[in-house]
Amino acid sequence: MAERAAKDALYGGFAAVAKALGNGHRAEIVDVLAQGERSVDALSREVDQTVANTSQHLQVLARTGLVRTRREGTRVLYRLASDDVASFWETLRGVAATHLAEVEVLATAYLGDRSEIERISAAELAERLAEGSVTVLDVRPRSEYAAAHIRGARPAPPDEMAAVAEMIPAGTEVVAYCRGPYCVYADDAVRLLRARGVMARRLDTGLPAWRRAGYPVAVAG
Amino acid sequence: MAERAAKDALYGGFAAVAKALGNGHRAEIVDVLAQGERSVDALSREVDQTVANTSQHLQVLARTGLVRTRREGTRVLYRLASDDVASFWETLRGVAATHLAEVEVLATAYLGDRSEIERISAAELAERLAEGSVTVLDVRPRSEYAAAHIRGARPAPPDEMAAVAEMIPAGTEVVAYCRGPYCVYADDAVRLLRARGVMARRLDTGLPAWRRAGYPVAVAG
DNA sequence: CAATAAATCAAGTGATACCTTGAACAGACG
DNA sequence: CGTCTGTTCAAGGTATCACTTGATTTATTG
Repeated sequence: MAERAAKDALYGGFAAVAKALGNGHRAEIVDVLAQGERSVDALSREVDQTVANTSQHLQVLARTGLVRTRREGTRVLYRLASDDVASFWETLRGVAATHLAEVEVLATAYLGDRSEIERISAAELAERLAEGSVTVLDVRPRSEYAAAHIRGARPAPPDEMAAVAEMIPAGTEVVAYCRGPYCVYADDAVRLLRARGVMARRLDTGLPAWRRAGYPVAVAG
Repeated sequence: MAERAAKDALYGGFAAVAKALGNGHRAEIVDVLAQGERSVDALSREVDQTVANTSQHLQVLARTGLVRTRREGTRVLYRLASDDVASFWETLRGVAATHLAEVEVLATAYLGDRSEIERISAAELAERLAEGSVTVLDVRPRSEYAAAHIRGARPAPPDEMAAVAEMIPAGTEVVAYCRGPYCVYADDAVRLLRARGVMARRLDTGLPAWRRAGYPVAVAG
């Protein structure tokens, strides 16, 4: 029946989008692009892939409409097509975390034991920030801090983290955040601060989710 | 670096979930299971696949934790592992619809021109229902109506639709709903009723989304 | 107009996915 | 205990995917 063929084609279309995220490297690319646009070359270094391979993965994503490009001089900048794509990626990550037991094992292998790292939700952090009762540290690279950060957060990139930690008085309440829930640096920061007796937690999401949820964001300085 | 291998493995884990939905037949299976649990055999007939193939697809879904099974006598009943999976599937479908131009073409090929079919959101329908100012028709098979339906809706399965349409006085406001946004029957019902001068619209989602959103559902009678 | 830098393309190879077929297994029931 | 029904398993062929390598295109710069 022709109707069956049309139905198969339609579901095949839906599946095409899933297939686009059905590769670890492409998933990582989307995760990076959720932070902001990147050139092919910058991306390829960030995901440890050859430029050619990265380019091909980006074209797969482009073909399914998940990313868009713009040219700037000699380089091509890729970005996510919309916030929906970032949400979708985070939904996928969440489903994987809650349904695929393997993910927890892999996360522990990558990030170490996280059982002692306390978390705080975006909603709670927003409240605390409004009260002024918390110090927020952005542990991403400076360039990303400059592009956008949680309003009121101070920069604490990995290589400066130790120095920043020195200056935090014991007794302060600190929240560290990063690109997302599986970013190492926020965990590291919490461990470092805890070891110094500071009451530190990590935001349970990352900047992209914070921004999309409509919480206050600042740029540059 | 070992860290890179661990990171790749973690992202590979996330991607595995996407890969599970990265096949048209599996996507359709998930869509059907969002309606309720099914035996392998029933599913295979519903998606027009051999039993062996359906079984294999189900095992792929089970391996990624998206579906669970329970045994009942000689048959094995599969169901979605949680409502999260249904939400995830709907998110995927939404992203595909808004980002992959091809999907609109395929949807039109399958469902026909939908530009004249008016839609109503779940929120608005809930309000109208509370006022009692609308007649709601469930155009799914009777067995699904029996399992769960929008509270106040009356059954109008495809083969009885014509008869039901006869009994609807012109001037009534009608809303038809179905399994989801890409279900033919709701569209057909709206076309039929409109042709008879009835003010008919379709719910823009389906019963699973309605239920998950917390709107009132009734069972059986 | 070279020369350079960034990205894409094209071709080839090894691995994985999908579907088919036929056999094997597990409960239910006479 | 056989028989039936529903499900899973195993093996095979074909197609698609992922990655590599080296050539090619596009825009910038001396």
